[in-house]
Amino acid sequence: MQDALSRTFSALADPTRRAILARLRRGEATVSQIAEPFLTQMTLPGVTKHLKVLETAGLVTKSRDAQWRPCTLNVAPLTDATAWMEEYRVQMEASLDRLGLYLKSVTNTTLEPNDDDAAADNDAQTV
Amino acid sequence: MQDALSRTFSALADPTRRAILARLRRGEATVSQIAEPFLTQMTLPGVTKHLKVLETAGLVTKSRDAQWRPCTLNVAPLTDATAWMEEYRVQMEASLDRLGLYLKSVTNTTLEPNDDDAAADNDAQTV
DNA sequence: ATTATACTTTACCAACTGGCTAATTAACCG
DNA sequence: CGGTTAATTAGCCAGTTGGTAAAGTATAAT
Repeated sequence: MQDALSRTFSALADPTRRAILARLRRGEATVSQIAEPFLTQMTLPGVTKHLKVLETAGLVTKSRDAQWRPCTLNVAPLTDATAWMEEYRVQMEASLDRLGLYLKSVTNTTLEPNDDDAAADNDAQTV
Repeated sequence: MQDALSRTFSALADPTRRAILARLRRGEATVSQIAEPFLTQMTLPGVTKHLKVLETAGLVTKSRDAQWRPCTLNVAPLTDATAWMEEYRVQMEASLDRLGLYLKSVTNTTLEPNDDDAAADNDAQTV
């Protein structure tokens, strides 16, 4: 199909799949346990399909226990994705610096962890 | 369409688009300048489409200068993606620890930056 | 043997993606 | 004005994605 990194990013590009990963972060779970919170919006085969995508991306490993399929999280592909992002870290920090300068110029406040003014404007698109 | 994070990951899930971002990391470039390295494998409208995806994901900003469209990198969406990944940092570190222990048990060697044995096995899928 | 549980597979569908060619828009140059 | 350069738009197409319902498989329980 495509390269591993593309498969990883592609697998992460869906809120349901990210929610499945978040669930598995709390520990192993069977397919039905994973599916349960989604069954109001989606059928079981739908969840199975999402799991398949995560599986082929190497993010989830499925094992067998009688008729159950316990799934576990496998973060190895995430380290590659993180490494890719890391290349842009310098620019991201510069971007955050610009945010800090901007906020300082607008609110006359520095960026402190629990500064409400800063937090409120944190999701501004461009700085 | 979908949420911002999904749009970001989706935009990153293509090697051509990642290459475009890498190009823009070196500085502003017009559409034809960006397209040039890809024209052996793809036409100009193809590149335009990829740029559109990056633009709607907020990763690229296009401005106007006569008939040229200078594009710049915008890393803001990457900080959100990085923040999402950060949630899995603990598991990633544990995974790397397991890699270290495994390598130690197999090669009787610790993980050193320039250890050839360790580097050669670094891309092993599961540890 | 039958039934129930857990899950997958198949077949179908609409929508999206990624590519193309050809046509169009917009700006500059002489 | 007419031509050239830069880029986008339109229309087409094949393949993928994300969902469904219905049928199938495998294991356990009675």
